[in-house]
Amino acid sequence: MTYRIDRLGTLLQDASRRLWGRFEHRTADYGLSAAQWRLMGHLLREGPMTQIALAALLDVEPISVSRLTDRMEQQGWLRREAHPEDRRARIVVATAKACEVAPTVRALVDGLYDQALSGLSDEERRVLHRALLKITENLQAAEAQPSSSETPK
Amino acid sequence: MTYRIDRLGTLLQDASRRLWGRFEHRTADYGLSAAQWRLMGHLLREGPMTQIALAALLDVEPISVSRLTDRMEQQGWLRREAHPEDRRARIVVATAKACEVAPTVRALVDGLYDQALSGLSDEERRVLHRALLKITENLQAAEAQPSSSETPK
DNA sequence: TATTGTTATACTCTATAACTATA
DNA sequence: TATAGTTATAGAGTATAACAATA
Repeated sequence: MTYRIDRLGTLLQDASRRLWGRFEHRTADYGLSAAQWRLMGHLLREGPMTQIALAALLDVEPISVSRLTDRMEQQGWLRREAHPEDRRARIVVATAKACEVAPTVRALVDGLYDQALSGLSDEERRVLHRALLKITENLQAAEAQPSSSETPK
Repeated sequence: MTYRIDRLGTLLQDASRRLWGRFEHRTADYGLSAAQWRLMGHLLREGPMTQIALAALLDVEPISVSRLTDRMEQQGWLRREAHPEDRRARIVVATAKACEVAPTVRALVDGLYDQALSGLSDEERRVLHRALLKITENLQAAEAQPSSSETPK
């Protein structure tokens, strides 16, 4: 374990920003931002759910989901329906408009991933995949259990 | 090349956000944001340079550098000095305050990277490093030469 | 004419705090 | 008391457009 990746933070951010930048550039015609697509992706993948559930998946505060869904609902990408059992809660549902566009966007994303990963072998891709999951997992654990150099409340 | 990483965008963003989030959490006492540290990192690494040069390194618009350096200068992290040859331009220089804190922050970053990469072998780290560089490179090339599915001006 | 950097303005995303309605 | 969601407000980051000063 002597190999420390220099500027890991910059590398990760650059790759992420460029990928999302390309995505946003290509999907500009649809009128959804990257953050909104990210929410929509979870919604299409997991099905209708409450805003609290969405906030957990997106790892943001509920108020942020409130803001995102506000605009998306206005533009007809989703609806907020009453929860059948809990009158406080609302179920967020993707509209037909979203479901129609989804396959096109998914194909676009697939093409973008191919482009991004061009020149990397299957084995390298597997390692990359595993490494990214591991990093997130490690940092998640670090958040749950702060190190001694930090000051837990 | 049959292995396509599912949700590559989400994986990259999650890893990046968590890493920068941890970084910001640990450096909160210094009063610089993640974006400001990113700028400072380039400045310390490459030495004094114009705002245009910084904008190119950070891959943002000059106006964004203007905003960042405004606040950083007010807080005493850098100075904007006159360019000796070009009176339009200004050279951005890190102050002693920044240079003093730098080693501490660098050590903190190294520790954070160790934490993030924990459980990954040297070989896996090398592959990760190469893969991240390759992704950025691929997407950079894509920006320079848009695909047929896009509409170049 | 082109470049460096700014001001004015605006947008998105995100968050804290205080609140309503409901559980 | 706790939870789902909101309003009010604010901040960071980024951007376009118009402009100034200089090359």
